[in-house]
Amino acid sequence: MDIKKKIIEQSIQLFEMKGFSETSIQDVVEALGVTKGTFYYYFSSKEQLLREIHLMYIDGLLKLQEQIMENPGTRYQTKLYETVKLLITQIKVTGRPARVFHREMRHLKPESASMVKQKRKLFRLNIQKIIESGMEHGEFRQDLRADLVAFAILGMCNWSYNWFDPNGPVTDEELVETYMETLLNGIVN
Amino acid sequence: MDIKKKIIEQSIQLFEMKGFSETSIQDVVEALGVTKGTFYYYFSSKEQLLREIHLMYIDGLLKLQEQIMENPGTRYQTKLYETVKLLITQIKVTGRPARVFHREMRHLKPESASMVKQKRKLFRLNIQKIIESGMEHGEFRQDLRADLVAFAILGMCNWSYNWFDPNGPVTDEELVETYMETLLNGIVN
DNA sequence: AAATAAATACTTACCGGTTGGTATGTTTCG
DNA sequence: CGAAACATACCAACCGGTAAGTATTTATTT
Repeated sequence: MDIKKKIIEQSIQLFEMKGFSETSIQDVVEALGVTKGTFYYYFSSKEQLLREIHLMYIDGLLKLQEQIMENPGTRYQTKLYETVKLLITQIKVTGRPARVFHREMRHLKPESASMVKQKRKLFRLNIQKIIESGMEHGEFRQDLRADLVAFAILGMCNWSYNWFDPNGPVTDEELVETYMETLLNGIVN
Repeated sequence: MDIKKKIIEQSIQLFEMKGFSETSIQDVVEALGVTKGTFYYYFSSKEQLLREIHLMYIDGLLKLQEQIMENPGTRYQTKLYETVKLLITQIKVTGRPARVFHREMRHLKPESASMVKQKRKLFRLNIQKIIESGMEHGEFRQDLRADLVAFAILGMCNWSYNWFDPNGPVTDEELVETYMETLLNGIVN
């Protein structure tokens, strides 16, 4: 198999376990039975590796979000539902990369960081757009700031990476359902 | 002034800027104009320093939460409101320690980590208790899982540490208001 | 089809710098 | 005097990164 992919996979696993800074290139290559020279044949620096991991992840997310956005005829409630479902499902499907993505962004150099941040911002603005459109079409209340609601949704979902275990007692469907009910109708009786 | 406190303050500032692993003891003591010997006179290890920072922060939070919990005669909606306000306000008041608290927990050794985790869990269970009590008293819907709602609230609030700037265009009051409205009544028209 | 050239895929050995931590002093002050 | 509060000097281990060499595959020429 492609060695570069193997390096990425292995480093994701180690980054998730020990953290980016605590994982040396030596650790990565030793786990694969190659040498450090091999690593620097495929990557120009440790930071570039992290950057590729980040871009790979956010690009995948954005692509899936596009499908939600473009799907015609769907209500905005449904679009929101599928967005929340997307974020939660990603924990189940890509647990480790997801955690690395959320934890290790501050180890990117300013240049890489701004690239990643821009794409993360795009994802957030798309959520905001769903809310705004829903407001215009009378689906959602108009007395709330759409940008802050978008942050609330993102926070709710993304925080789950800190505790949600897809193999635990709570199912992802149950979690999405509860989050959406809270978000759409509130918890007041 | 107390040198130990100065070390803690300075390290918080550096940890927040550069991260725990990227900040050396050398960096900390140099910024204070002392030597490494001084540091190890007050702390037995770098990890112990981080542990003190964490315990200091979570203990402060729990103390403030207690006041909210114990305040008699208040509705559970109000208790929830004050909890959210507490979390958001802490960003304004103690921005840097707050960020260190949320970011650098995985650098604690298992022993320290379990101490901190236990207290964080207590904070979360207190939120859950507010919700459950509110359900019993008919203030809140009873068809939602209180534990998952508690996670939703925590996520919503804690995620703000990633983006909310108390000196930016959004005020903390506005943020709390929007979060509470969303949480209590939902966004559906 | 054999020989050669050239690009690819690595290994080896090394470097300067930094790290957390310590052992042993020296100063300050009640 | 003696304890508390520092400073000095040092260590072994490790870090990211590089330069130079070697094997292996692929492409081109004869």
